[in-house]
Amino acid sequence: MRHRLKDVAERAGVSVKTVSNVVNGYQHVRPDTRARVEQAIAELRYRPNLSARNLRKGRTGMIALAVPELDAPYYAELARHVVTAAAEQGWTVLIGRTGGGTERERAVAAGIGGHLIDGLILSPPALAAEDLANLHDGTPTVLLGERVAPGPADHVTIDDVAAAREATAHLIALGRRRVAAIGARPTAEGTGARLRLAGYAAALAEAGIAYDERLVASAPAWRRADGAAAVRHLLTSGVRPDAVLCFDDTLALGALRALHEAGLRVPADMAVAGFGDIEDGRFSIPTLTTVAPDKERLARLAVDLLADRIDRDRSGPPRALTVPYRLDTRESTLGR
Amino acid sequence: MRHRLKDVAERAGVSVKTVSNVVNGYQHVRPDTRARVEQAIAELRYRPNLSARNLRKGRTGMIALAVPELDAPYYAELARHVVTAAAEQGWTVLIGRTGGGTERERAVAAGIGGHLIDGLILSPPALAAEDLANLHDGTPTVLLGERVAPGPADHVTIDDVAAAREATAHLIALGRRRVAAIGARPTAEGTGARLRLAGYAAALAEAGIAYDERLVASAPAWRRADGAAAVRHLLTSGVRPDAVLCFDDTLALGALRALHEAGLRVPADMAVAGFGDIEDGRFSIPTLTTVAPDKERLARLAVDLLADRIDRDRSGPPRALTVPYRLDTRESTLGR
DNA sequence: CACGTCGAGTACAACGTTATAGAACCGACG
DNA sequence: CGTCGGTTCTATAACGTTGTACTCGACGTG
Repeated sequence: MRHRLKDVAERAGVSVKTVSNVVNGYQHVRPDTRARVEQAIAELRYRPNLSARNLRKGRTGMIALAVPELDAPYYAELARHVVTAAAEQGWTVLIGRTGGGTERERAVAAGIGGHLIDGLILSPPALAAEDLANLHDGTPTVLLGERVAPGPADHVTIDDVAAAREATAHLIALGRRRVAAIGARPTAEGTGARLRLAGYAAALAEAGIAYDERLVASAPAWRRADGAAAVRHLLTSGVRPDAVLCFDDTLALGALRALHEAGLRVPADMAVAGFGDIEDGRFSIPTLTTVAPDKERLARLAVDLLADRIDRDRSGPPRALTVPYRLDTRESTLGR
Repeated sequence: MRHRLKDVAERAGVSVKTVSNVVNGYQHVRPDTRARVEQAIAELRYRPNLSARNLRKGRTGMIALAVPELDAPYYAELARHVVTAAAEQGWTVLIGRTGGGTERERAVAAGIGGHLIDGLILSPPALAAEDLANLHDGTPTVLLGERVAPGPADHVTIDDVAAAREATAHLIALGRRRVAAIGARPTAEGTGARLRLAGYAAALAEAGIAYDERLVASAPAWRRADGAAAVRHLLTSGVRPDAVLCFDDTLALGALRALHEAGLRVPADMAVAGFGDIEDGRFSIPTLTTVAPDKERLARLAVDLLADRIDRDRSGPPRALTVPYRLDTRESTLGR
């Protein structure tokens, strides 16, 4: 039922290698032999065995993308772009879930790497630099998303500090003085959260507003329910914010919901801004002001960087690229 | 840098096969040799080459999941469950995008199958039965989602007709008489849409309400923007529905948005229901009444069915399984 | 006409793994 | 004391593909 090069070769009356040459588009094959071989291929419905090819070539043509959750909208959208960009270069993407934990992330990075993938895109890296270096068994790796220090691997990111500062400044410019922040994370996964918090704090300082830690709500994860819970916490804790910067759009959507349930109007009573520009935020009620990273460019650069590592510059120094973002102001801060 | 069984064998002073035996947990290995081998493995950081293993075994341990869009929430959530269920059985999932088109679907099914995957889960199948049979080069396939006739492959689905009928009946029971439907699709991809439309029509008939085709809006795709556009179309076309059944939750979220922009209140002026129980719908304003399929069970059954095909019953007759759903009534039909 | 060059094709050896067959050793049993 | 059955281990041959080295003509070119 399943045929090999040998079967095609016998049917076409040529050697195995000639068939291989035809399959791989090798130039020096006479048109008539090529035609004969192609016919045999069609008749037998031959399909190359990729395991064998990979074994022989030492390449699999696959890269892995590791994200915290497959169904978190931001990562789903990011994954789409990565898959598209990779496909254009002939790569297949294996998508893995890290659950945001360092442990799972390590497992994915190490486990998947059983010579099955040529490279890894890790987003966002929760692992500390030294961890990365350790499991860095030579598999080219690109970090996609927030990272502070120049690590042991290439990375592509937006300027989270600047983005958070700009978003916070926007809220302040609207006349808000008690700006809360939602999404701080105490754990190791919180690199991105720390950067955004730094930007938030910087904007407050620039405006001469005192940093009030009671206005900073942490969130165990970045899901809608966590955003809603954080808002409820803020509302019952006595501090009365008039704006809230959420470190992720899903948090913001949860916040909108909790505010609605509390009978507060957005943006009249409370302005809300998020991060990520997920599609939900363009249709939510109200639509969501958000920091919109250029996801397509993020994905494309990550793939390009990885492809370059794999194909060419295997051991050059780590490179760091920054991708532009845009503050998309919508109803949740501007009203209608 | 990268080591092979041979390297481990030399270091441990045993044969290659013995190392292989240790790696694969073969029983008859003396404890001390096992220890020696394991130490060598650890020292060299040996990782098996999966391409070689796959070639030898004729298996890859990978299955593919083909969905229309990676970032459509329903499929993202479904993918998460499939990946989880597959991982429990030791399978790795390759996620592919079909774009909902038969062409891409055919390409994914045929292309990915270069002996790289042991099986395929196709969701939802837009391909006609004969197409499937053709590219069915022996790769075990499970169809996940709507399908009318018993096709050439196993499939797992919910009863779309019954679900749509129940949802429509719910709207009618609320006193609505002009119930619109959004999401009909003229193309081949519209199998699911046709079933849901049939259920909608059946419910109307049961209630003695005439079917009015002006109340049925088609949608080119099932995205928020399409739902919003469909509602705008309905509102300007003169027919004034008092409820709308959307064949997908993203359509419904788009509808909510368009209704909000038109100044209509939900559910007071118009009740809205959807399909899929995506997380957004639990936090939208208002929260969304929806047909909630048991996604985890869908995914688990699909994986089980596929695993069974691959490992055991390779050529038995196609099996069809139906998974329960639940009508989750929320604010968009019940009010607060 | 000898010579190199190029085109078209072939034979064979890898890539790293596991299945098969069997060797060497051990203890137990008739 | 020879034989059997079991355990532990090894040598070797695949799995299907592609790179290397090689053969055999045909075609200029000097």
